[in-house]
Amino acid sequence: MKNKHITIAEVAKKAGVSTKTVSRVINNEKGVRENTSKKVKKAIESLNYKPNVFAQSLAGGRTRIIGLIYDNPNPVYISQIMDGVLSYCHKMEYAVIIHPCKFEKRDLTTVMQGLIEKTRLRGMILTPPLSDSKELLKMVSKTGMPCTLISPGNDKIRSESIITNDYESSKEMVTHIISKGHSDIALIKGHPGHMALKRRTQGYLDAIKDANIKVNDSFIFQGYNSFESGMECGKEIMKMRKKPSAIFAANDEMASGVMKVIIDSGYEVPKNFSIAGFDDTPVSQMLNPPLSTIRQPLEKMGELAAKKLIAELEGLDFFENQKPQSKLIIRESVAQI
Amino acid sequence: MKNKHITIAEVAKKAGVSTKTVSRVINNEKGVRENTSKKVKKAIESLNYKPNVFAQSLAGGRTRIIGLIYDNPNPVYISQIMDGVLSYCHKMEYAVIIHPCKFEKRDLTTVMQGLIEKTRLRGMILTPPLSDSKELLKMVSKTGMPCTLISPGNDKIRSESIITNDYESSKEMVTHIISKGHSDIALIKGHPGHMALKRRTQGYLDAIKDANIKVNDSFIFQGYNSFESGMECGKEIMKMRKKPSAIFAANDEMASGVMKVIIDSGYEVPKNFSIAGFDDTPVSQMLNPPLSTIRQPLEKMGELAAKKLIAELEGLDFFENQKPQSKLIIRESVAQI
DNA sequence: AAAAAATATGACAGCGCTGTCATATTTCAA
DNA sequence: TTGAAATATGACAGCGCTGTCATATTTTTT
Repeated sequence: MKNKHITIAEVAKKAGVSTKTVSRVINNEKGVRENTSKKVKKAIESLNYKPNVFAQSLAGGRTRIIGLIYDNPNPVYISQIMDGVLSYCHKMEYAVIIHPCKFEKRDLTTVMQGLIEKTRLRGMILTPPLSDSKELLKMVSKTGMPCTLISPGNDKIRSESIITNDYESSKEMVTHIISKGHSDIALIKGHPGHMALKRRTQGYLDAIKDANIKVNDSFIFQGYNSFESGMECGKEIMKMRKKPSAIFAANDEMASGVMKVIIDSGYEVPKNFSIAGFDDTPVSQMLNPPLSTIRQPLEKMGELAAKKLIAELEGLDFFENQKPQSKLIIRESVAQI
Repeated sequence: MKNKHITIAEVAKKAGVSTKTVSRVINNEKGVRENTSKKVKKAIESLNYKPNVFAQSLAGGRTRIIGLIYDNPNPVYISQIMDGVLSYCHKMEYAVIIHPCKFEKRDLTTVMQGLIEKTRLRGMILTPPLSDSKELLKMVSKTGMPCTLISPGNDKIRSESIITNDYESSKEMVTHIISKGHSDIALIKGHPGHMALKRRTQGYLDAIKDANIKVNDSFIFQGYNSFESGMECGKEIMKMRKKPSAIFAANDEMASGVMKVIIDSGYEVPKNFSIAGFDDTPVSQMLNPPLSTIRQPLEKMGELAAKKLIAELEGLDFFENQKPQSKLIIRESVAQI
């Protein structure tokens, strides 16, 4: 079952040109006469020739591989990002190495370094919270490898990152809650290591301030992104004498956690407590009541990340004037007070 | 920033042997004296040499790449399978090409053929429902490419597939429901194209029969795996004069769908209706009440699929006596009648 | 101890492509 | 029309490795 592949030489012969000319056509190099190019393309077509990427990489000294690295336990988040990345890379004939860090025990930086050397990737895409790891970022930049960051917390590296308007949408959501008559609004913050989630905190703070409500620190809880940590916060809220009337969690998991505790405690949502989440994970529509939340354009962000990275690799320009917009999904978990 | 890599020649020189001998050591070929091997390994270590996979592939005529192909909208399912596949492949130094089919419009078989030719993968792993596509399977087997199937519906191809005991667990779940005093148990079947879900149907049927309950065809509904289709079925159930007291859905999404309809209709779960799902997706614990469901060892299955495939590629034996076991997760959605 | 068999090692071509640089062809200016 | 400049094409080496086969070394047999 030895698969005999067509080689560039056979194409060259059929087209009556040199292999180098065929190579030029394949790589869209300039300096090939229209006419010649057409002949070559016809030969390629008729022989169903596919360049051998290994030979290309070996001879050319550079690969068409990028890495998508993540360390995020949320499969829904990653899979959407991944869809965007893969679909663009597929179109551009780039291969993607997917690398979840979860199966690494050793020092992340060391492992990543090994990965870079071994697989010889040309560039990489880092998702949160990796996009916030100073250490990792420093190592990567030392290797000089192009790298695109998705939703890093630090705006200073904005030039090489893809961000969305989560500050604005977060603020918008809190404003929406306020517009429903709430003024005692709790916040469940995200994992402190995920800087991106800090922007959500800021959105909350600013919305409150803009409404001339005094920020009440005892209404701000530290969550850790998980359902369980949402439950923890929920329990604390249930213990308060003066409880908030609405709770905004920095992601849907935590929102579900508090919702569960609230219901288990005998209250109703949204009658006694309004709740809002962030991310629009599938769970949010399945909950009872369905959760008002914010949908991020994750797939688009993945696509942009890939586009930006590949543009850099190929020395192309990357124009993308409109930043991908998150949007409010209003369901039934926030009620008029 | 030209990354100068160590080559096999440098290692050979340092170790005082020929490049071929180094090659032998790298590939664990036999016929290298212990002593020589040690020298070479030391040289490799000290130079931090990493073989160039492109040169290896080109010279050796075969790659270390497998494809993981899916066409499954459920990110949680895929991500767990993927974790297993990636972690094993990573260990074995195989690269994995992840290929979601969703962005293909053209004929799947044609596209897959293109993928195979272009990327030159050595083998592939197909997840459901792809693992049931006769057409695709025929094409793949014609190319002679090794291929491992995850949860195919057809047992005849068991030899090249990884399956779990979903028939048994499904039966077990229904038996559990029966033990709670239910005898009017509805089934929401999975998408007809997903053969694996048919085994779940069979488990339901056999459990009913074993309990000497008459199978009531009007209690069997055709779902399509989605939350929405669960809702559809739920609505139909709500319209029945004689309603079932329990509902078993072939996956959690559909279970959530019927649960939502039930609650929206003013009933309570599990007081008025007991519900069970299948898959133990994250949503099942967030629901109110938390859903009794079945957890499949997806990560393990992914790992086994990779192991089996690579064993075949390398001409190794694949022994795995214990088939990965699904298990019942009993929560609160099924009540004593 | 010499010959035969078994084992270890090396020399070298070549996998399929691209980079470099030389050469051929076309275009343009005078 | 001619020569110079610009453009198109080709010859060929070599990317880093492995396969093949020849040769060297060790082990076993007589």
